[in-house]
Amino acid sequence: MHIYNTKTGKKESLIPREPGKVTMYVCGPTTYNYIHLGNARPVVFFDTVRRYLKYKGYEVLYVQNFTDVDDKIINRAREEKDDPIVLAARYIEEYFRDADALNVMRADIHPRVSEHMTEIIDMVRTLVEKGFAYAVDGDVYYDVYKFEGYGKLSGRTLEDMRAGARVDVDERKHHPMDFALWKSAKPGEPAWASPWGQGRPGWHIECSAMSLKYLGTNFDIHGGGYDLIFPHHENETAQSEAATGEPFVRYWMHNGFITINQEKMSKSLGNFFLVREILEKFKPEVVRFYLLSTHYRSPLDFDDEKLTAAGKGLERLKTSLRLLDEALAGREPGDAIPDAGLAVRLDELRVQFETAMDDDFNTALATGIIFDLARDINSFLHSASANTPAGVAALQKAKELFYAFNGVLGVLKTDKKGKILLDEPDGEDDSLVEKLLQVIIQMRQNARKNKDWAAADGIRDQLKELGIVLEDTHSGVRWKKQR
RNA sequence: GGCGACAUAGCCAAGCGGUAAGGCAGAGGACUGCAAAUCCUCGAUUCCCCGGUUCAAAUCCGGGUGUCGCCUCCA
Repeated sequence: MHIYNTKTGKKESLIPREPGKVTMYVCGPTTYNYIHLGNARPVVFFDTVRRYLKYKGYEVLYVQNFTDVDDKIINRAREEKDDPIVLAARYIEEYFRDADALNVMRADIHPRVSEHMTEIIDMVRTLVEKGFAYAVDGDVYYDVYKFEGYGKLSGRTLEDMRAGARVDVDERKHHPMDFALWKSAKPGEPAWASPWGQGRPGWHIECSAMSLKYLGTNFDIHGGGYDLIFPHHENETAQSEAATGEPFVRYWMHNGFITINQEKMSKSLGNFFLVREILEKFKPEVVRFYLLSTHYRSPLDFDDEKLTAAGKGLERLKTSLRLLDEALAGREPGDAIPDAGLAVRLDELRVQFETAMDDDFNTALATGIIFDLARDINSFLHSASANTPAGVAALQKAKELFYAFNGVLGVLKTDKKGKILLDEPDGEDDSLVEKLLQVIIQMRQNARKNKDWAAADGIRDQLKELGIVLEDTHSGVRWKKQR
């Protein structure tokens, strides 16, 4: 499989550090608020990367950090008169609620900055000892000139950046681009003891220290949003390679940005949407499906119409699964050989899906292939073969393929037994609802038998207003919840 | 000022040198008491514009135009 590597600007074939095992680190959120849509894209996308790698048989070690020590957290805590660490911990819990809703699997390790001070301080000390960093008044800065190749990830030179610098230069720095590894604490700020006095880590050092601790040098995939290339990932590379003398990361992956109504979403512009705000209007599965319907390196625009259109498309996929379940209900394929016509198509579709995903995780193409699968299933259901043992066996195979695709993209949630949930559980007693509906449906069937269309349509219309859709078929009446 | 990305039907979106996936919307047909769902058929003679390379370009090169992003906290 091939991955677009930001470091080289090319797609490269994935050759893990250790055969059969992929190590990956993704920059997680700074937890000073609920996560927004922009945070959700990498979370969902890299979750999909991980799922696919596992699907391909790799053992995956996935690490995603939480930045729980940071200026923004301190500011927020001050506003809310709360303790920064407590506040950050609370938003970590909230993060999991949103991530769970989006069907994101937990990382193997979720390290927090506040729990890795020893590693961070050790790394800063190493950098100072090796001459890559210098301390000034309790702060420690990384000396970018000392690191040959600074700028190689983002493709810029120190000269370019000096020319374009728009920041006020701190006189104490050797070079304007020197960045803080350690910041001295002001009174009242959370602080940890260090050789340079009480203070806290700079932003970039945490990811270096934690990724190296859990994954070692030259680990496989490091991911994050496009905006992290510079300065965050550039600085991580500089720190890590200077400290260890080894290559830091093999493949850098960066997802594109999300815009809202064609406008960049940013914290400073204040036009960002929280994940839970979107979830008030759209099902989490629709949000996840939409996030994956565009290639991860392209920008993705959110607006209600687009989400609605995606929701309709997803509904079509779910309908196909419903029809499949209906056709398979109470039937055993036995040891019949699957209908060749469908079976051959199924094999083709699996190859196409894998080819799409192998090519830099082309989830957009992959979702298109699921629509092809849905059409093939629906179409086969119309054919006479559908009722034969061979047909049932082929449909069973189709269902397995559908489940396999869904297992990779993670769009539809499953219960403990792995069965895809087609309707959102809403806390009602489903068996009672089912029984009541059967009574109502029977009454309506009687009306239909008497050609009392007014009564029959009236029942159907009223149920629709309650969010229950009735569909009359040859074999009986089908009902489903809508919205 | 420096660096970079992208421009494909009404909308969204794949495509990475071999003759335009898929979804939404729309039109017609089948099925239906009517619907719904599903199936079938139809849509870009063409991929922002202009040159060039090639037997062959949406895909490569050069030049325009436009949009967006990074260089500052941000996924």
